[in-house]
Amino acid sequence: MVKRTTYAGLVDEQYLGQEIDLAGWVQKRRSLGNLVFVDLRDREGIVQLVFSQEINADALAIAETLRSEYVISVHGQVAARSEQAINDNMKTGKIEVEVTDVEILNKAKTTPFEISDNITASEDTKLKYRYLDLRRPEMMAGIKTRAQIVKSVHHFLDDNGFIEIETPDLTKSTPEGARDYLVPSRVYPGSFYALPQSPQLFKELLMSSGFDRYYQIARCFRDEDLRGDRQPEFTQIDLETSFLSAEEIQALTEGMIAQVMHDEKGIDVKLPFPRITWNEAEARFGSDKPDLRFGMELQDLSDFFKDSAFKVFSGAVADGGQVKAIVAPQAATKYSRKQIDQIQDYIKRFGAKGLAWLKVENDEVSGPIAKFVKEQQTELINKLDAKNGDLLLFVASSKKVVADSLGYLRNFFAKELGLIPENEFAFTWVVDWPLFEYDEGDQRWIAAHHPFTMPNEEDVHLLDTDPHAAHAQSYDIVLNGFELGGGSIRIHNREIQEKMLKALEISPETAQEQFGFLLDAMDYGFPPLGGLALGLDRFAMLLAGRDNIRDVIAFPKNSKATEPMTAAPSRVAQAQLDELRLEVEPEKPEQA
RNA sequence: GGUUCCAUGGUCUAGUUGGUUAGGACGCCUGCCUGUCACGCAGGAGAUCACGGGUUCGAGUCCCGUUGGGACCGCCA
Repeated sequence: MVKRTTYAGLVDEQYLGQEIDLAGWVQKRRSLGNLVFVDLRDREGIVQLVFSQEINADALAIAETLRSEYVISVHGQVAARSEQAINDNMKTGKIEVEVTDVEILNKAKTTPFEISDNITASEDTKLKYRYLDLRRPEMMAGIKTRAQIVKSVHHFLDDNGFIEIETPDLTKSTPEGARDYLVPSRVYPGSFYALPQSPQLFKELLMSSGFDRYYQIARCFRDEDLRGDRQPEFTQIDLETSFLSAEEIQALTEGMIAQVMHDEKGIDVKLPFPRITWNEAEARFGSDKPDLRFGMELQDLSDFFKDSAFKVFSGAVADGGQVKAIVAPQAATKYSRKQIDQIQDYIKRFGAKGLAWLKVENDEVSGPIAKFVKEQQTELINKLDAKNGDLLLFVASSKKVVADSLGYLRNFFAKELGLIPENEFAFTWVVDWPLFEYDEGDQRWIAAHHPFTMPNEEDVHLLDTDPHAAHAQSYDIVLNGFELGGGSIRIHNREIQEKMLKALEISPETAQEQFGFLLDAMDYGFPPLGGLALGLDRFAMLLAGRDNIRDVIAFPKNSKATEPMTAAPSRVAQAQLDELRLEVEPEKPEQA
């Protein structure tokens, strides 16, 4: 049995003179001949071990054979380091452990990459040896941050009367929303369970049962392509309440976030968080998840340019579009024409035809479109509050294209110009969303949030006349430009729900087939309800200061949705397929 | 589904107009070293240049394809 007094990373001056036992991994051996230093690492940090002839010759002999990542246990005495030997870069740098007894618990081959925070191994290699990658302190820190968030959330929600309830992972496929992960049923060949995209319907039913306040740290599954902030399986802090208004749910959420920020970061955030409407977010920031850590807001110049000789501008306005601009401070000399052309090419993917720009120098504008604005240049500079040295960027197009393009450029230049303050957490609510949005691909209207979202009270009548103009009682919580979570007041009235489904062109038969159980529940005393789900992975990522949610998930998938370590997904035995009565088609030959 | 970039010892990478003994750093191994902490010094091992084909007298380098990976767009109620 391995004895252990404390963690290596926790040994400090209070242990001075004491004999202690430690266990962990060899981070580094530094041999000076008959004096050997070993950095011992465990989950809490690193402490320096000393081996010498004077301390113990047997231990010294073993120390000479130690290699990186060997697992060892040691017994020794905590000693103060001499003045010159103190290492201020280490938490445990004032002391060291004079080892009298060491045991090698296991040896280690040379690892594929160094267990260190400043490594450069490829993502692929690191994922293949995930268990080694997780040994690195910064990786361990991300996972710990996540655990701390969960702990605070449990604590807060329990204090506020929430009941934790699990909902099924094997459930029913629904046609709306993301692609489902399907699980074949052995008992009913040809039938499939779906893994939940979220526990949405179940938590509403729990409100029908009268649990009043539910929560769950819920795993969700969506079979869509991955991104840095998207994994096929992810975790939501999912909650639902009865009899509360949107404002009350938001206040609860703020309290929960404040608790997390206090516990994990030691930051007392200012409540309430600002609220901006969806319209305002799109207009001012070109985004439904605006990063409020910096300014550089979009400025509307449609009126200013509606009679401009520059037809690209005046034409866009005449066609019902907009001309908007952002001011990139002191960027005029930092970008060549070629670089701006590259940026222009990039925003073409949002549908922008081009990017117009001007440089402000000596209170005058210069650049390709300068001749069109010369007469109005002073007025323009004043209107945009631009300074000498600023770069003005204009996009003229439809409202959506202008918002998408300039919203992207706003983030791009803020990052490039270093305008984003570090260690700042800017939360905001985005409220008053449209109830529907148009799906260009499928050529139909879909629910902007989900089909169970309650319209604004004053918009309920629009469901009969002009449903697509209605706005919703839904709200997103945004942190530093990331959608952290979202929720809504749900429809609890069958009539309104049926109108909603009709507006979505879901037939009563389909509706009954897909979620008849929810509609039926509405007939049996369904309470007013609403809730919210918060992305745990993104929250942990942002609090841990990482830029990929993989870093706060112990065993994530790579960007191709596979897991290099276990090599999942994989083929299965024919017998397994036979049992499920499944047949896999051979790959189709390429179409000529 | 689309666009784009990448692939060279264990790791990260250099490699020119096509001719190199394929170079470096870290890591690894051996030896020396009693105050190191990015230890130092001396020596050493380690490469199917992702895979397949083509052009060429000659390919790490050029061309085509395949595979694997990264980023972005679509997608993600």
